[in-house]
Amino acid sequence: MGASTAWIEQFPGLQRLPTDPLSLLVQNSSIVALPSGSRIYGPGQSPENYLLMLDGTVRVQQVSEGGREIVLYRVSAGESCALTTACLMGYEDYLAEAIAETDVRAVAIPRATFDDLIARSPEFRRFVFTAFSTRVTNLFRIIDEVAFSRMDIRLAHKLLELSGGADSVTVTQQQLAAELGSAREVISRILSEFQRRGLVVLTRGTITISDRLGLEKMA
Amino acid sequence: MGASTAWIEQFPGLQRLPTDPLSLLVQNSSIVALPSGSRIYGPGQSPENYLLMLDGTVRVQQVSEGGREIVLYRVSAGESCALTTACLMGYEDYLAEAIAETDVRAVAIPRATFDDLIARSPEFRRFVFTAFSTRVTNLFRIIDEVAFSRMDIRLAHKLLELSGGADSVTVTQQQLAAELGSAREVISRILSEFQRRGLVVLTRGTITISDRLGLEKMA
DNA sequence: TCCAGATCCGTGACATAGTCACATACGCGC
DNA sequence: GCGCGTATGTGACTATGTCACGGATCTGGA
Repeated sequence: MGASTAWIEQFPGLQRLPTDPLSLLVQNSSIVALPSGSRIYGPGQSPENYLLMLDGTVRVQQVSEGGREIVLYRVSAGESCALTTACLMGYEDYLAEAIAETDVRAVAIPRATFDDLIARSPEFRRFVFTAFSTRVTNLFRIIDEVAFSRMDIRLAHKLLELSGGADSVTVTQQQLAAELGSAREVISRILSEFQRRGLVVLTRGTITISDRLGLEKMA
Repeated sequence: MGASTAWIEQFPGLQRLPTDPLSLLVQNSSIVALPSGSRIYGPGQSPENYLLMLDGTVRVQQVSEGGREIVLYRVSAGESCALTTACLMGYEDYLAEAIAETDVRAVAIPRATFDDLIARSPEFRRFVFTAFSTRVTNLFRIIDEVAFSRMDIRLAHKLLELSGGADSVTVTQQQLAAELGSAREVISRILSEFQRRGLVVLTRGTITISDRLGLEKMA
């Protein structure tokens, strides 16, 4: 059980908590650390804590029988794991899995405390539900893209997203395929075409964006 | 504002509500009726009520720019509209739209009352969150199917689901395409192949299942 | 340094799915 | 029975996914 409230500052939605629920939160939660690569939740595991991410990122993805993968969303510092929330709240199990992409630190709030906070604090409700709503909205977008969008457009999007403004992205084509729920060969061909058109330069393990404007126009 | 509590019996999860939140719920909610075909929510409309379905079914779907559609889920009698819930709770707008497939009666609970109930009643929380969890789980399944499943398998599934045990389904191929987020021509070809294999018999506007076992084996 | 294994990438051949354009068939109202 | 609107069938082409390779690049020792 932690006593420091310093981490609260990373969560704007929690700043306005009155002292009563705030102390409840601080007293009953603990800070956990997980190494990069650990599996935080997976099929059949019922999550026992509501997590607030302090550091690092967690990737939530689904894996098909055939071994193909698709990334559903990421949870970064300052966010909460809404999928966990869903399952905590509904007391159901996961279908997807959550993997730490980096070393991770998070605040873990046990079920009972979570429920208590929901009951007592309108601010906490709002914080949780807003996060939830954002995730669901995002799931809708993913369904829309997977069902109706061309792969080259989606790939262009993803490259721009992953680059975050930098001029090169360190990622394998296999990883890109997993991001988009596609196959490596497909990504390879589309990237080759991008390169032919002068949009990117390909090297083993990294993609350099040589015409950001062109990529953006496509997306 | 209704006073009758009779409708409560349609919702097993609400039966154990203590009298305090129960009377709050009954006093502040109203029963609404909507004709078949009405659009209950759509992009840009912020829902103002949490709905509990008494009669009929509502289809929640997404429409792409190109006009293609995909059904996300249905809300039937005895269930609540979780998408509405998400947006109510998070105070965000819809991306998808909800259409009454039949005449519909529902209990409408205003935002403020909803929030109040969440705060006061562990049973109500559990009811809402369980419903929510079920929907999210289903969205995951849809993403998995759209991204990784063969269309013939999905179509076989859908036919069995829509038949509900009956030996024929009244649905156009265009409607089936919208269910699955595919194109009519694709559905037409797969159904022709099903017919060639003796699984179904096709007539204008209806599909008769002639080999249910065969369909199930495929799915 | 050089080799061996692991990983990453490219590609041809084919299967499945979506798009476009049009033809045809069916059912209902007159 | 005749139109007319809707539903369905089909060919040709493009886009995406699968399978089976082979070649390229990296990395860690011998």
